[in-house]
Amino acid sequence: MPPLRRRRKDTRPAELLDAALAVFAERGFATARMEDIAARAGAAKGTLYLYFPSKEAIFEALVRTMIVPNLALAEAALAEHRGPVGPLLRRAVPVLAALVREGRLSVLPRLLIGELHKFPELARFYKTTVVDRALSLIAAAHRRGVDAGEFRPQDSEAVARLVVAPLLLTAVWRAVFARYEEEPFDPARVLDAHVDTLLRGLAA
Amino acid sequence: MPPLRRRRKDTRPAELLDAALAVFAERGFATARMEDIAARAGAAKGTLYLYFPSKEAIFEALVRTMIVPNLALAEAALAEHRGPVGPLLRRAVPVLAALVREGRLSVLPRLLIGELHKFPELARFYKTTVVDRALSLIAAAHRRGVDAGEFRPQDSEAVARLVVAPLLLTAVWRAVFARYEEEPFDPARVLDAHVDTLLRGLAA
Amino acid sequence: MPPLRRRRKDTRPAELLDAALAVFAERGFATARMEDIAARAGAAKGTLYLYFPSKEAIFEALVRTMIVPNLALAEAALAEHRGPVGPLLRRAVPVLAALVREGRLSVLPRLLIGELHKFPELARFYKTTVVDRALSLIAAAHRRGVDAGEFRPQDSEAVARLVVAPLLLTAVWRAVFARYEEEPFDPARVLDAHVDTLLRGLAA
Amino acid sequence: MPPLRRRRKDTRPAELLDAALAVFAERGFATARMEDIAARAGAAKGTLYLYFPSKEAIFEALVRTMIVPNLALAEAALAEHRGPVGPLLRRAVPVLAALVREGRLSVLPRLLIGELHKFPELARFYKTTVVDRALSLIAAAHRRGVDAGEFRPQDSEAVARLVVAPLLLTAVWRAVFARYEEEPFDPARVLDAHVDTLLRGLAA
DNA sequence: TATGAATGAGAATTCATTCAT
DNA sequence: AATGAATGAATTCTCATTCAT
Repeated sequence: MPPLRRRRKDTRPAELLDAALAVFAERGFATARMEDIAARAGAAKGTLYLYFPSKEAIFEALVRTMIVPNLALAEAALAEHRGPVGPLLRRAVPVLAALVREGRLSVLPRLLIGELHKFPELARFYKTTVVDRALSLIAAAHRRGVDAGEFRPQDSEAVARLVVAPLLLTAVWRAVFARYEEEPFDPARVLDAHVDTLLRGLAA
Repeated sequence: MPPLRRRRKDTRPAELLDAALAVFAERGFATARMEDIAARAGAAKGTLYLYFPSKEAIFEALVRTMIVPNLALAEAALAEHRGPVGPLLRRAVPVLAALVREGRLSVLPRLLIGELHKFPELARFYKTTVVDRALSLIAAAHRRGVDAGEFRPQDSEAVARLVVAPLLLTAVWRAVFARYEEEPFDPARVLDAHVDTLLRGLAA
Repeated sequence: MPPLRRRRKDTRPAELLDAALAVFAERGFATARMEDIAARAGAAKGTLYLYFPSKEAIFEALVRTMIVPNLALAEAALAEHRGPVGPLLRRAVPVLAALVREGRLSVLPRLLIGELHKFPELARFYKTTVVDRALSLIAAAHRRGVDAGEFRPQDSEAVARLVVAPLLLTAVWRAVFARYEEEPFDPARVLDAHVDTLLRGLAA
Repeated sequence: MPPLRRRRKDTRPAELLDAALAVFAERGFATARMEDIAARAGAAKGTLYLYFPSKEAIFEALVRTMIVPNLALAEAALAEHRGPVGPLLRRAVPVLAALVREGRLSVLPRLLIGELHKFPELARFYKTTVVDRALSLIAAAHRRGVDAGEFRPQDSEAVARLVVAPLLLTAVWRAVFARYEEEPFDPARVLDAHVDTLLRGLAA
């Protein structure tokens, strides 16, 4: 009894991308088979091509869809915020820790690091639209802190990278090594130490 | 003067691994073709198989060969070191910056992050032999600093990860985004800010 | 004023065949896509299958529909004709030249030559119904001319093929090479020379 | 017991083209499967790609290889010839008849007519290198005959096409309809009638 | 009747690996 | 030891056909 052919033109693309993310996460872009993606989405091979012209296009759509929205949220949060930046950062920790622990998107860094070099267009897009934007956001926050006397003057753009680095490390760890740990190392430990150390290190 | 066969036999594996690193760096593991590796080493396809039983084996040999030696150096340096740890770290910065800038090995993180998940054996080996060992080394150094009153007490294992994180970020940046920058962002800026901020953040 | 459904139903098959001829002419049978045919007819893919059970069936219908009528006209014209055959042939030239130049049907020879071998049934039908019939018609005319002393005695069946050959050549030329000509070669030149030469060659 | 892997880099391409001609003749370009071509040449699928980068390339190589040599022979023959052209033409008949009857190359016209429109480059090449050249050759011969008083003055380029037309018709007939004939129509009948009629038609 | 989303068999192409030389 | 021609499993992508709406 084959599952009924249903018309779902509207929901399909998202379902397919979900499946694609899962399969890419498991096997990497090159090793992932279109058939697997389709199967995981409960569709047939050909259906994929109804919505995306190629495997590359799926990867692109995935990246373009999955991230930008989240970033907008963060941008809005910072724009609204008044007062010292430190507490804001401190409050972000449990959210980020949960994000990394829970999964789904936490495979993206590995995927991007591993595959982006084959997609120059996409890499440029991602750099401009996500990475640069996120770094600017953080640098701006740091500068605000400096101006307010909360932080000592420092190279804000470099600092922005410092803020982000442990998050990257944690996501990568989870994606690459976590499964081989006897007793899993809680990402929160790193993030706590991070905020703690960083705020002291940046303080005026 | 044709290269003597005798001398060739000894150096061949290393030459092949060099070529493999270059090709893997350029195209990733899955996309790299044995023929390319052979060609880059000035050998024929069949020759590869005289030294390595499979493409996977080349990747493994690459990882196993390229890193452990460097790590041993670092371990020795720390073992010999006496006195406060901070200056040691500070002195390491230009070396590391040069390492990242120069290339060669700086593609390895990207390669490992992207491909290690397909080599569980190797991932375990790498985690145990390189990553855990490096982190322990740094954690031990931190602990030494704490004991000496140089640093305030903190979760040393988490701190070890903080120490490493910006290096990872920098290597990844270089491998993934650097080519799309209008004016390249000097890794030294991050590393300087890192040491500066970290030492303050850790200080007693 | 949306086209009435009732009227539509009757004209649809012909519209679809028209579209099919155009697409087959452009891309050949194997390369033509059902979707293209449908699109060119302003219909949806599924609609094609309401009228024709398969792509093959469309090709068959096309061949069966497009030619036989024209042949009947020629047959009638000859049957009615009295007197010497030469002038009749001479009068046919401009008509044929126009037919070739104008297009539409002039792609059929190419299509048939290229694809008929995959349709044995259809090939047999076409041979019997069109080709043999046309050749017999011409052979009969020649025989009539011989009997009337207009032509010298000759193998009439072979002569029939000679009559037709330059038409075939012209149609093929138009379909295959014409688009690469700097200054197009006027088919009428061949047909004029043909009639001129042929009538002398056949004359008693 | 699989046939031994032998090294035959030099003979392989020709063998593969032979096989390709056979398979294209049987099934047409689009329907021919690479696997069939390989199998008919006693090779594996991959071997084809060692010598030709694509199916298209095989077709091209086939056309470029198979014809030009033969044409050169004809050109040479005419260049050497002295005296009236008629007898030369008459002597060519049995050769051409044999060529058509025997096969091999006689499928090429069908193939070319059916598929050339998908290969504009190749079509142009073929037109220039083979067709135009052959037609010029014949036109020149006709002109020579006119100058010598052997033929009456006529549009030589049109005449060239008349000379060729029955050959084309015969080849096409053989490739498309011959298999459906109860009693095969001997191509020689057409060619005999052709030379006979044509020479009278052209005569001064 | 008409639609077009869904299907999946089928074909081209790639490339790690083998092995005769 | 070295070579590179040969192999064929594996994968992407196409498109005729089906069928729920």
